[in-house]
Amino acid sequence: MAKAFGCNPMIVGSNPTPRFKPYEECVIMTKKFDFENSEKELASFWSKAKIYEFDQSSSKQVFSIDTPPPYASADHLHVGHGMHYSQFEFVARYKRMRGFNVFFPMGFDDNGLPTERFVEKKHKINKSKTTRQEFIKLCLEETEKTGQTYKDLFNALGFSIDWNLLYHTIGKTATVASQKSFLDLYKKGLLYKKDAPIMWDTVLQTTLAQADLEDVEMKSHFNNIVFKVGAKEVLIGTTRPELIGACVALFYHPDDDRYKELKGKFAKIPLYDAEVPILPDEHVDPEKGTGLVMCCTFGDKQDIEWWQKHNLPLKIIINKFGKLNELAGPYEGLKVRDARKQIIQDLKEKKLLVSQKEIVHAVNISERSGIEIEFLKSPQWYIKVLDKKQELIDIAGKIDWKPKHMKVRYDHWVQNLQWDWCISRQRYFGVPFPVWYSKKTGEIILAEPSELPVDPIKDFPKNLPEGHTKEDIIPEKDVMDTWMTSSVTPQINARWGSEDEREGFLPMSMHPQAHDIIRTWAFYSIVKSYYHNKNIPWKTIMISGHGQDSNGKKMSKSKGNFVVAQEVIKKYGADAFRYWASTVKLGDDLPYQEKDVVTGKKTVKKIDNAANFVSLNLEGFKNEPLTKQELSTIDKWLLSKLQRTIKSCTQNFENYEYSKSKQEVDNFFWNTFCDYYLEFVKHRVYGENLEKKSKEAAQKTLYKALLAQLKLFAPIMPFITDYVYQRQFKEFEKNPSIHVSDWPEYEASFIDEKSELTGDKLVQIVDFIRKYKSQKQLSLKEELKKVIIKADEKILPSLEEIALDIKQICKINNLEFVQGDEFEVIIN
RNA sequence: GGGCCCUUGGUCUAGUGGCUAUGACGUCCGCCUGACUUGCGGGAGAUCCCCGGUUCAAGUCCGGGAGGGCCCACCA
Repeated sequence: MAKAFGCNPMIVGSNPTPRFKPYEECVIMTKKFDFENSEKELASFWSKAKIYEFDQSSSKQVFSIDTPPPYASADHLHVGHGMHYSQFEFVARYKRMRGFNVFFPMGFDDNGLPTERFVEKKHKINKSKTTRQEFIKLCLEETEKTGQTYKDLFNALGFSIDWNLLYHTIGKTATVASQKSFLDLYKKGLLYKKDAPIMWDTVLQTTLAQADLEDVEMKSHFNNIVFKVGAKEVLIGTTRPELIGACVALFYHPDDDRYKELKGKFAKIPLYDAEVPILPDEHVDPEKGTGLVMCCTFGDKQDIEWWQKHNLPLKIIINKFGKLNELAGPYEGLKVRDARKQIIQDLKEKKLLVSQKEIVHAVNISERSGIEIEFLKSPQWYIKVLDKKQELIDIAGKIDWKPKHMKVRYDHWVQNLQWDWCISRQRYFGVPFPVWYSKKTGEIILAEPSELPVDPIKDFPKNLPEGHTKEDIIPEKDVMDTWMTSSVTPQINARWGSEDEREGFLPMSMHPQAHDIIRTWAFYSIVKSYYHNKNIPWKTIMISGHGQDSNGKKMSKSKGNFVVAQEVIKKYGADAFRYWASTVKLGDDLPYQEKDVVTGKKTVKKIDNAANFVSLNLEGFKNEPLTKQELSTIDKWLLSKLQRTIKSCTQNFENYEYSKSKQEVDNFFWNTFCDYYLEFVKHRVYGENLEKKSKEAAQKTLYKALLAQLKLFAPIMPFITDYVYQRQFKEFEKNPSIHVSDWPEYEASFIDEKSELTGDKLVQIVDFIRKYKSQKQLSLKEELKKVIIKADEKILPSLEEIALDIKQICKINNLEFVQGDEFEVIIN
């Protein structure tokens, strides 16, 4: 393994610009760890000493993290955000201690709809009531503030981010990457513009992609309405009677005997003076409604399919504000819902509404505005994905999904895609398209890669087409979907295509994200890397769950179950918060339990106290190599068990199972080290009745074991561990911080099964005596006159060897051993 | 309708087929043991969701069922 701190200029002494300042500069003032002050002191030290800076010149292997750039659109962050980010921060710290040159950037996703929506709500405006310039200005101001909110939280949590690597998705680098991505895909024929049906958000006034939708159960009515076919009446069932004016055909199932005779006939639309053809199609469900359905352009996705398949005329009667237009005749100007009421009313009066049934059905709404989407038609930009489904599923199989089962969600999403990815948005605050159009010919004029970034509204193309002046071109005013940028974060981090591109950076090592955005961030990034680089974007994808309230419900401000992360940190400290975040398996949702944060705080205190005990008893300690010969059986017992803990923690962390690693070291620390070993060695370190060598062996064991445990705890609880390290270990270990020291190495030579057995027997004896005293309601320091230990010939000699320890530990005046088959402790 | 995950003392949770099922919180009893009362010691508390199968052996594997959560589809 590479040494984590191999380039330490303090040791090497040849580097003219030391990366780390001498360790003396971290002055720990308080004698006891007090998180309110100590955490700040340490964070400030880490920052000054550049502990977490990515080392450009290092030859160590790089571990690069494609940090999820959070939306800069929240005033407060809840504990779930803190949990998710903490979980991969554990991994960053672990990898750093394993000797990797960790590349841990941060990005702020400030462009796009989430920010625009946030600004609109906060300032009670909407994009149509302000100018493009003013709106963008407001967005920039707000993202500045929210960026600071995030930075404060991440710093408060002790994240080992290298802030030099910060990027903004509205910034120049990200803009260049997004525009370059556009040009590359266009040239490769994977990106096109098409005038086609679109999903429209009537509130946000923009097109949306399939991934921007959610569905909700809504109450509605199924209306059976009379259509006339000649003199005959037929019934069609619909939930959207307001679209009657947009009806272009009626459909029935080809096998449906009720309607077969209608083939080739025409039906007269009620309320309107129009006739539409009656056609058979297999996609009609005869069981549903009346088995006869009207096709409107457009009520839903099925209508779009029928419209294309049967070459039907187009009759759009809804405008982009969600109101009916002139084609709706008397209903022009009414909003969809009002029009529905009015039409129902009119149908009733004319006895054309036969029945009405209340139903609950799923409706697509816009994720950002919560409004039901409408299907309109307009020219938009798309990235091809529908014809590449299988390839996109296959390439994703080359990524190591942690946990594995999350890949299934990805596969399902891709399999079920029904639209190419629509990337144009009729909004202001986003990356502009590097595109102009010719007024004369309508041709598309693209920017050259060398002139990026461009804003076609302000800039002009370098090379105008022949016979064109500046007056002959018009800019593309749409902006890109925010995911156009978020999907190229690996390329942004790698400075893809620039002169100082980071070599060998793609694919990146690891990509953390929560499971709700598999269909967006994971999917779109995989699309981009596959199309641009013929590769996967990252080797590993680490998928966290969500933080929930204590009842397992999603946190939301309106429900009032929102726990603000900063408040928890203020009350219990960052380490305690991180402890809570580490209690859940990767990928699982975690209900917020204050008691777990309290347990974390107790653990911090316990570490501080145990370290204090060790420190008080290290008088005269020299950090000399530890040899097995000088150790007592009890020391060997501890160190052997420590090795098992190290092995297990390491394996778990390698597998991204930070929760299991934490649990292992936590158990060892409380139940082996504190509960037993510290009690076992007291009589030795207090220095009475024993020779010096025994004390030294105990000191060395304490030192080694505590340091190893601190290191195992370090990724989870960076503050208390480095606090102890700075005070007690730095002078011997010389690394500027525990966080750039080596992860403990598993040393098989310390495995000692015989000592483990003997030590375990000692634990049994101690337990027995503790129980005896507890039942007699005696203090533990009460002296016992006589104790007889009965054991078989295998274990007896080794117990006799530690007779003095047993006497001292258990406060026994007269200890005797007797050979017998059954192990027994007899107290007289 | 399809898929994924989950179901272990009052609550949360660990548990690669193998002796009396882990830990935390809570609860009860006790202890100011020379690091720690945000502590220490001890106790009580579990038909490991149900049924069937594989196995010498099942909380663990297989099949079926029940309940919960999430994702997707359905949207006339």
